Amino acid sequence: MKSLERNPLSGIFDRYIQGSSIFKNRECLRHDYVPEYLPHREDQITKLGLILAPTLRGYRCSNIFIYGKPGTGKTAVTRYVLKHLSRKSVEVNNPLKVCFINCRTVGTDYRILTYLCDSVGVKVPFTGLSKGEVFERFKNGLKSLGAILIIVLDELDVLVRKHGDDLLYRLTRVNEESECGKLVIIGISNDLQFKEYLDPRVLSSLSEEELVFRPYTAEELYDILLDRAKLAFNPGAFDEAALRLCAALAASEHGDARRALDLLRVSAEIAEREGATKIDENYVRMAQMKIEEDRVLEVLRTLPLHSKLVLASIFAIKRRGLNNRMMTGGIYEVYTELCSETGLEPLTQRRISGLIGELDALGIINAKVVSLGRHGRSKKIRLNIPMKTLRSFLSEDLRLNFVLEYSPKCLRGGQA
DNA sequence: CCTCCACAGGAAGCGCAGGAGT
DNA sequence: ACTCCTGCGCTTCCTGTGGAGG
Repeated sequence: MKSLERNPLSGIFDRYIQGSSIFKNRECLRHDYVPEYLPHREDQITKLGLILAPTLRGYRCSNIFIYGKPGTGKTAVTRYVLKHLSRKSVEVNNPLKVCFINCRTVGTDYRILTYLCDSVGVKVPFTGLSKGEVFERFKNGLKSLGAILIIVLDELDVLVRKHGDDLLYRLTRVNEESECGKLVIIGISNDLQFKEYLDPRVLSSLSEEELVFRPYTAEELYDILLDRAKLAFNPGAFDEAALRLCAALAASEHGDARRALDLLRVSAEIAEREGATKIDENYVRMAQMKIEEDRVLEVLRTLPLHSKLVLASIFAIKRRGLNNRMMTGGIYEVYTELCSETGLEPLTQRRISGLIGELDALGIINAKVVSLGRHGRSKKIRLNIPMKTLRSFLSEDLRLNFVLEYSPKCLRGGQA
């Protein structure tokens, strides 16, 4: 009995089951949630609606190319318009099909083709057929479908950069080849320069119509957050100042609505975990730090091993306060020692110099070339992320966590 | 004023992995 | 199964350089 009461989980679960004092509906803050109303995107919604409207009478409309920075509502607006369009098409009994594909998650030409086949009711094996064969089956499926198919290719720039515009070229030509098939392509891209990668024929066909999404201002972000907050939280669980801060922080980062919603969601989660009943500015600041730390940790985790060792060396030097050793040479010395400690073959100093440059470009460190006269030229290194973050990163890596307590021989007896 | 340190950073080339074409 | 090609990570070799100390 006693052990049951002491169970550390029981309190957490009980509180959860009793219901949150903050959240009413968490789903409303997710990225893929499409609300009933999208503030400050009326223009884009109207334009997209006008372009797509002919499909309701069975006519093919122009292909559309949509671009804008991340979190500017491209995907949300597209989903919103297509949702209403599909509904209407059922009403007027002029069915159309929609196939929504995110090129980042779907990844390859072949897998996109299987999705397309699926949407016209053709089953294809997930492997074994040539791309050409699958494409033929898709065209036949489209022909026998007899309806308009709207394909949305989200994050199209990712696909083209990885696999070229071959598939896109063939898709844009479907309408010219077969009279029966009616295909509308909506391409969405985060990257404005991506157009330069495209074959001019593909580009002209794809961007028969273009839609640009500019970043949201802080005011607009606030309106978006307010709408969502009313849906997601219980009355009185948030105040205006907290929302304004979320909006301002996200606006300073190219007006990213996704970022603003993340901030709000994480603030709420922290507040809830701390047993608070209201989200205030403090929680927003904590959320910003948490998001930033998570982002940095994610970058650190994906670094190549030797870059991690360089960072571990920087950690070891900084921990001992030996700022005068924070140069390429000093770091290289510690690095080679850590290598022999781990049983690794060290890379050359030239290469490490390059890796330091890469860490600088990533913003993890700050490397500045300085001249020390008689003592030559070198790069002065400054750590650009909190020591705490670096420490927790090192502690989770089994090969590197010994560095936390390690005192390099080459630094011993060294003056501060 | 000149020297010379301790690197920076460019150029070339090597071995390897993965993809495309046959 | 094979060749060829390309990109990547790395090494080797190299020339260039700002300024403290002679």
